[in-house]
Amino acid sequence: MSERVTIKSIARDLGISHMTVSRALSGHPSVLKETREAVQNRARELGYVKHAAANVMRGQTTRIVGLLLPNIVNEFYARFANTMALACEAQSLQLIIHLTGDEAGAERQALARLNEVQAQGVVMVPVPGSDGAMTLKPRPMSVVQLIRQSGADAAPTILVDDDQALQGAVAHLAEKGHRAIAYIGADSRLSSGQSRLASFRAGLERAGVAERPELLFTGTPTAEIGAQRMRQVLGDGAATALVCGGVEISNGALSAMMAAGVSPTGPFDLVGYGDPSFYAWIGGGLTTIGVPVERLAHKAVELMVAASPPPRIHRFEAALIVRPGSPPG
Amino acid sequence: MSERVTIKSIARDLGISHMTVSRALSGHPSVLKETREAVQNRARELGYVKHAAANVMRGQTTRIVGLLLPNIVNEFYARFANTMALACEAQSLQLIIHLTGDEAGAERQALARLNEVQAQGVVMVPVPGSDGAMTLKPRPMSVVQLIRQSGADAAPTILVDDDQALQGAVAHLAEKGHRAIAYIGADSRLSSGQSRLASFRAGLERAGVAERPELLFTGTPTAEIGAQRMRQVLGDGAATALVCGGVEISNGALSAMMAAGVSPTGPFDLVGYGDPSFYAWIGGGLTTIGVPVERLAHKAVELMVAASPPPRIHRFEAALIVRPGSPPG
DNA sequence: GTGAAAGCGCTAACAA
DNA sequence: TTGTTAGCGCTTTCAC
Repeated sequence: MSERVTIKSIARDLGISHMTVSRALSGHPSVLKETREAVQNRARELGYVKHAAANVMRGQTTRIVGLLLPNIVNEFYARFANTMALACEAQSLQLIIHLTGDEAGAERQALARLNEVQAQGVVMVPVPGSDGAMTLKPRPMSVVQLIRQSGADAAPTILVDDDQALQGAVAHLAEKGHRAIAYIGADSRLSSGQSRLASFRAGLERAGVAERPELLFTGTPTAEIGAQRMRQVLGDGAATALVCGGVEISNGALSAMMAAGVSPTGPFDLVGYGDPSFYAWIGGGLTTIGVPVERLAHKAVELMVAASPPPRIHRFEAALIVRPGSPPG
Repeated sequence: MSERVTIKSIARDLGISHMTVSRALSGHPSVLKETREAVQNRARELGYVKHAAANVMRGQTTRIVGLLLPNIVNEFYARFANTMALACEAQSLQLIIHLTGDEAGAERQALARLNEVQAQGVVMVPVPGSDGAMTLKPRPMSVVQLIRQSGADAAPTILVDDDQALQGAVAHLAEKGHRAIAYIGADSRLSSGQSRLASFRAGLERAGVAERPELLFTGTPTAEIGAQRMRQVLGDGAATALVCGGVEISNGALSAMMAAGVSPTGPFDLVGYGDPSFYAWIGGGLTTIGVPVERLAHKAVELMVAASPPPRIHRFEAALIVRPGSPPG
């Protein structure tokens, strides 16, 4: 265990002032070329690494940003994180990922920790029912909200505009002859829960399909809820098709169908939400609502690094992806 | 934009010494209860957040750890990251994720950045052909290598013991009558590339199936290579089954099959590597080599936070997961 | 071209 | 119980 290598230790080693070392290492012009080279060589030999904390203390901004997600297993979030990580890498930002599990306490703590390390900004999927970043009294961090809009918060927000896609999903199912179409989505604590349900109903009306209140399910947007409601729907057999209103719910519903041995593209038609790669491979291709994840991620980074982004809402349009499904047989 | 709230500003505000504030906030016993409460209240009102960098400067260790992955879209890595993030959260560690894209430059830079922020440790999937953490001359970080063993590095390493599973995969295919079994895996730059190929060949020999050198493919362990080789295999039609030797290759090979409209569970049998949830749903269930991701992740965190873990190799056994596939018909 | 001093926020050690 | 001092690693400012 050798001592930590600092500019002072290098200076001592070379018998010069630590300031000369500092200047030499940061490429300051007024340093004798030979001095500079001597310093740089010695630094390399000794394995000097700049102490980021020291710079932070001097008021310099960190190159750290945060990302708060419910989880990172769902391919939607995984792809978002992947794109964002690459975008950060490109800007030499370091990305700290906190998983909230959609739990308010975890969210609060994650924000606190990011504040402590003086993170430059944070992109977050707000936990349902939380006040979001409002809990950050002194907000040195710039906050970008993703997917969901939380409370009265005045942070820029990136939303998915899925109204047309959801209505299209209903129209698509109606065209295929379905008249008993179920829906599983987030409940009204989430702005997206409200709007998606509204879009679904609008779709029913536009398609001339009667609304069946007993086939409308809302709850917390988790895979478990998705699976549970789907089992219910399959169990009582009243519905012949189903539309999902969220990426977690979609995966949950799908897994419940597969577990029950029911094809999601068979006579019972499922329309998923989000477009993980494997949806294309399930039973001849699952029809789903595609979300432009990569574009969301780039916009998120762009907003986060912006000096002081106005608290605007940025919408990205989702699109219905119709797939053939099982060949009729 | 108000001034930054520090213990000194609170002290000024209350007309006391900043040390008293420090003690009050950190729960030091010898502070008058009323003083402490006054300080804590004021701190809360003002929105004080501790400055992590200041503590780091004083030699305190950061609560930051790093994770280096090729990507985070592959469900294997995503699940690893998810589990590790939760484990870190539980130990109030912050997790910085760097994606290397299996590129040496990115790896080097990521390690450098983690060093700069004084990360406590790092879990990394070494880039093929790199010297791994050897480039870290002064290693204040504890390093844990994952999945692959890199160079002559003396860091603890977590490996998957897939010998039996791979041999089992070949035996399984042989039992189904296959005599022309192809293999796609990583090349010999990777220790795992070598050992998996060896296991595959041992499996052939044990099953009494002749080895066909022209059906053995190795390359960089990416989805692209997997897809490309798979197209080749399907194109020339010499093989009737294929075993994958890596999670990326497996996904790539699968996507190429699906794109070609060939069922991976049909007459041509694919054995995958890794067990993302959807493998169970593809064509009646894809037979694959299951890896205990969650256990790997927990071990990784355990080793990383350990004082000075011996550079041991920790092996976790993979298991062949046989699935029915399409019903014969 | 080089050096000395000061200060970022915090706490250990000593002083009162 | 409370206060003062010093120093962690670094760069900006001013002197030489």
